Amino acid sequence: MSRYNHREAEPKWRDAWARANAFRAPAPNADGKPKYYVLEMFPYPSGAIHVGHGRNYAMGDVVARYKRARGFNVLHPMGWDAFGLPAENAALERGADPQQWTLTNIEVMREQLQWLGLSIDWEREIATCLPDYYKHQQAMFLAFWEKGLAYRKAAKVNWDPVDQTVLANEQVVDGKGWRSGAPVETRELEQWMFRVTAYADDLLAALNTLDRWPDKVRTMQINWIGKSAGAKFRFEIVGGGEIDVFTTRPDTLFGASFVALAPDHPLTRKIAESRPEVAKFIAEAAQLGTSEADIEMAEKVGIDLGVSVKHPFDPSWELPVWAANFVLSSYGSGALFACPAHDQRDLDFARKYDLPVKPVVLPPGEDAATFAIGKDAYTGPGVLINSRFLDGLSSEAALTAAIEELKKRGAGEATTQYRLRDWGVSRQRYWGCPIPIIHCATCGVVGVPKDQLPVTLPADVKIEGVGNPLASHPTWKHVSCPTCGGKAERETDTFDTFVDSSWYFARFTDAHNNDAPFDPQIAAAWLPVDQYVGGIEHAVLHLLYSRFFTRAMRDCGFLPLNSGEPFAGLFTQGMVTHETYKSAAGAWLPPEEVDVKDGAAIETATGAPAEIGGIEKMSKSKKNAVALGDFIEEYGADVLRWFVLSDSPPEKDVQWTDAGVEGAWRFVQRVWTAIDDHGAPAPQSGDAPPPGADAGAALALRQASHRAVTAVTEDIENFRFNRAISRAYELMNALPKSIGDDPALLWARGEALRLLVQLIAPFMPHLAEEGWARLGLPGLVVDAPWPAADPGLTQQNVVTVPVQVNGKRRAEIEIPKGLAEDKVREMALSHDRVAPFLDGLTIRKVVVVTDRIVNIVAA
RNA sequence: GCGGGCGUGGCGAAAUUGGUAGACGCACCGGACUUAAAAUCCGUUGGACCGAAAGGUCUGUGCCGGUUCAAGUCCGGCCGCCCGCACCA
Repeated sequence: MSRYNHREAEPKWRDAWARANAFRAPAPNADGKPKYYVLEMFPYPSGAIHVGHGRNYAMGDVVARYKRARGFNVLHPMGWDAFGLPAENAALERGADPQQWTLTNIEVMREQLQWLGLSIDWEREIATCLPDYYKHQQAMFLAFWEKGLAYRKAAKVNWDPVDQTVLANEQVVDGKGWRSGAPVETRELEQWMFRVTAYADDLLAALNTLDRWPDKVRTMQINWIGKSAGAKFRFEIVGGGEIDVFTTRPDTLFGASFVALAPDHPLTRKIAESRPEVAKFIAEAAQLGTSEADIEMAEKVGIDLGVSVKHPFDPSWELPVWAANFVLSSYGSGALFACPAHDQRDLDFARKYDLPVKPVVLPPGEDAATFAIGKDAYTGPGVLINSRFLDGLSSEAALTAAIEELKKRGAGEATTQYRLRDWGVSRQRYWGCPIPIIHCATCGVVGVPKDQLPVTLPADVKIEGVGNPLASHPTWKHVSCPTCGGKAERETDTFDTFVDSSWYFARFTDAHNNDAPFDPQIAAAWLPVDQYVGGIEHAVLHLLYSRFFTRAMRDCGFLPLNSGEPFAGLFTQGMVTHETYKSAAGAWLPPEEVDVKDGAAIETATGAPAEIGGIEKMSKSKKNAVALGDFIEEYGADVLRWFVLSDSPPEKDVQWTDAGVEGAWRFVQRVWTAIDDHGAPAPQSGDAPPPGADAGAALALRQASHRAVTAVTEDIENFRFNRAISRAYELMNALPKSIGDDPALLWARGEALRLLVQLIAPFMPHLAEEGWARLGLPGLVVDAPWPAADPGLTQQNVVTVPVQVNGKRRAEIEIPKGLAEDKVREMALSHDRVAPFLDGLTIRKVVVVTDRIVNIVAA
């Protein structure tokens, strides 16, 4: 008897796959095989890889290996999201060169990822920080610019004071920078923007077509895009000028009480020039935080600006104009008309400043004579009152009529407003893709000509943590204007790294194309990605930007992909979590320096007591990550892959525990021992079973094996890896302990082991190959087609049916499948365990559900 | 506040979508092997009760109610937890 040695077996089989070029994806649609593109969100090369990362890739790899066995031409690539702040931080902290630091990390991480035995086509590896990747990005940007999908404007931006750069709206979380956690400030800067809003409607509507995306993610995108239908119209200012407003409730226009402007609305600012108290108000409003708590606590305050506007339906009716801190300059036109009776926020404000509250919508069942607004605004539908020509109309009809009237008077029109805003992509950073633009005093903003791309980063920069190293570089930015030849300066901003990751999935389809981002036909043949796997944290950011990018690439002629959808199927996986530990002094302790016994922890080295903290996502900062390399050395990649996919459903977090790992380890050994003990070649697929295999224990085992095939197949198809794994345990448990000298049973066990090996192969590919070879089967399991269950063996011809009396189970009967109802009824009623419960009762009804259950209702 | 999800043994979880609740794993306990331990293998394990045992009875999926022959699953109302968005006019 031998023991399974992963240290020998795992590298051996990885070599075998490499020699066989097993994972090389040929041209799409080659060999007449349908294509299948599996992709896991590519990693940032931080340098450290821990077991938590493994789960994401293990899931994708199960799908890739399974689809491959099912006869698909599978594309499963890997690359590096290699630009970003940590490289600059490393430069700052220990003088590392960002490029060297990044490339070294990639080397280390690639090797570690390869230890996992992933079925990756490494020939397609890309790194976004290399010019042969980003030069195409620069070319695409220029095409977007030409098409009007990229533009430059002075915009108020979210400024992260710690990272010293601009953040996109999507990167501001609770008013804080998503990475630094610092409160975001507002600054006005010249910015490059991507016109995401050009596709707002399509980005929203097409979500309906993404039926293999989690509803949660679609909902988040719907909310983020935030479509509201309504009207925009103008108020004429008494004494000249206009104020534009957007409203979803034009039906309540006769309930208007005042107009409110954002503190930084142009008119507010203009008035502030002559009125210091308004200027003071603006300054105070600007100080207000934007975090959840701040908004919750902040009182609604305003100031009367001392101007009036004319009501659009009655020029003789004047409304006061206020500036109010709850009006957002970034939504609509930064101004609104307030109808306190039917909007809670307007009501609070009106009560505070004693402004009129006039109800114009009568709720059903209320009397117009007595209806009044107290502390709560009425926001529901009803019948219009106090509204002149709208009186008596339903809210719905009044809305249409009000818009008609606005149109007729030339004051406004129906419109759709989106919460979604354009994507600001300029970052004041060194380690990013340079924006290929030259600023010339004479010619203005000029694109770098295509034949001069790429614009590469200078290697000799000083990174000091203040400002943009590109801007302070002595020579890099000084160039001559490509148009007039005069003195000019390069744009020193670089792209948000989310730009890099918005098209990498397309680059993988044609990763070595030097002339274009990718061949349009090849990319369109592989795309969309059939199965994308990644974290829920990208539900809005990366996934929305990528959807924008594929549309922009399509409309600029790069990618003939009609739908514009990059990812047909999306799966958002849960994290791997682990207990955290702290020393008495409060420092985080890595798990390998802590011993836990009976719920108490001590530091291994010193024996000092340690504190057991919360269960958190594995991370460097909390030191609760289990290093991948150490783990694989001790247990092997298969144990890791098996463990992270077992027990918890893949969309949920899984907690890393040593005990759980032991369970996976034990299973590996059990499988190996069973195969090793078998000691005979296994029958191949299609071999005829020997006589006697159609009865008794041999038949039972064959049925168990084939049912396992059906079940595991279904589970993998439906992303239920934890259940697929439990099926493997069941099959393992079904193997007979001893088979005596029964040749039929020997044959059935060989078949069971062969099928077991095939079923676990997507999860534990190394062990599967080792078992395949030990069972004397030809070739590699990785090249074997997925097993098909014999329907004759998966069909049950005898079923066990429970018999209930008044809903309580009293007996079981074994019946041939599909037995006629009256026969079943007879058997149930005459069952000797059922009769006592019917004693003295009258049978009212007997419910027979074929092959399922019998329920006798008696009283 | 708005939107979405969830609540099942000591723990992670299953449950053919209305049909035997707790598959499978972990942990625990008992047993075998061993001088002993580790490893391995076998077995028990939702709770309460009856029984010497075989076995049996009752009860049980956050709480209250409803629909149904039948509810973890459907409906109504609570309670609790998690996630997303949030002064969006």
